[in-house]
Amino acid sequence: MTTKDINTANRIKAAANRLFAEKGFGRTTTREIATEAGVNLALLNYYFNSKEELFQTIMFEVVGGFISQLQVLLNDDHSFEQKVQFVVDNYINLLTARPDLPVFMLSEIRNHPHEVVERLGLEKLIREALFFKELAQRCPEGITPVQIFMNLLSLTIFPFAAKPLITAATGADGQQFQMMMEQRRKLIPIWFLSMLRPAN
Amino acid sequence: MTTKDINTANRIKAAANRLFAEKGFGRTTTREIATEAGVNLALLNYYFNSKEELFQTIMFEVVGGFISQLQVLLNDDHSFEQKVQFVVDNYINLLTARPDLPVFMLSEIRNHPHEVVERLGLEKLIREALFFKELAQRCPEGITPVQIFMNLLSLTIFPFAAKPLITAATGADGQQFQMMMEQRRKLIPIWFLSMLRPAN
DNA sequence: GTCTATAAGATGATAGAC
DNA sequence: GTCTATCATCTTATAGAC
Repeated sequence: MTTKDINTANRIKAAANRLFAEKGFGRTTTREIATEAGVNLALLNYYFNSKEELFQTIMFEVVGGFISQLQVLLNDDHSFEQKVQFVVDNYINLLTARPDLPVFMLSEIRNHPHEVVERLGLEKLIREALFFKELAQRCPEGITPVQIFMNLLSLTIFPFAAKPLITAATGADGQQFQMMMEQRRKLIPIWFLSMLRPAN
Repeated sequence: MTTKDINTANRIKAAANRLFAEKGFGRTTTREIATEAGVNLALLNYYFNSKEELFQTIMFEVVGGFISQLQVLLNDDHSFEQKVQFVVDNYINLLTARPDLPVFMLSEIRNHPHEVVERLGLEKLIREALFFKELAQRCPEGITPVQIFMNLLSLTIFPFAAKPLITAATGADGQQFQMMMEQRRKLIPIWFLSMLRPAN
């Protein structure tokens, strides 16, 4: 594969990534992607065989990146408290740059239930990650680590997903919204750790 | 009023509601809606003038119902603690019946930023609801009621939005997922109230 | 590898009969 | 109000020149 191949294929992927995220699969046309990538429509089918296959490729990279990032953070060689802060910081950074990502991912996973979720190793991550072993030791009786971990992701991710509703409801502009999210960097770990038993 | 008496416009709306929620706007065709409603394609444009207008009608009803339900709950004449429990119960009931709703709403609000959010009176709700006055008195110093209320919705709604990821990651089936959500009915109010100052 | 041209079919919307 | 038939356009995908 020559450099030219890679560049063209990557330009198509970059354009598709942007457009799928902005408008979803259904409303993005292959023509748009080709135009945005500065190439001809036929090339899109030359590199990827169909719109669907192009989507699968993009989606796997996006979700896979999301997960493997988590994988690294949750096996990090720091204290439990630091890992919590890393996860929160990492996702607030990511979602500040791409606030559309959670809705896009969740919505497209819903619409493409096959192929996307299965091959991610998500189950293995939860079963084996160091973070979950530590979390299990800190869970109050009768509460599973999964319940608690759901809370961490909920508190971190949901406000970005609901950004249009939140700004509409509060009258906040984009900058004020971002200030709220910055404040949450410090608050979420506090709230989260207060759900656990104290360390020993 | 019998099932037979339901007029055509409502059958179309019901079909559209189901299909838009299942597949989103972009992947739902007017032909499908007409077929599902048991009417002809032309009728859809007779009652509503376009696919877009039909969507706006549906979306306004769905989101409006969501909000006005909240409106009632947040002005209820019970204790603060009871209102918290009502909100959690109400949304867990709703999302158990329609787990697709949060992703659908958030995703379509993103794709149709106009017309949907503005005319809902969401801002007024937050400004005036009894619940928020009580919440403001209980907020720790330096934390706004909006931040705390976001947490309540995050903890309640996000797990339903992420249902496919959660089941894939944990290996849980639908029934096990539902049991987790049932457990959250009791846990979320506890977690939530622990973020506040004690009542006086 | 990249292009032009076009096939083959789906889509939203409308005209007009009844 | 409801139907059939159809239009104009857009869609994905491919054939074939260079």
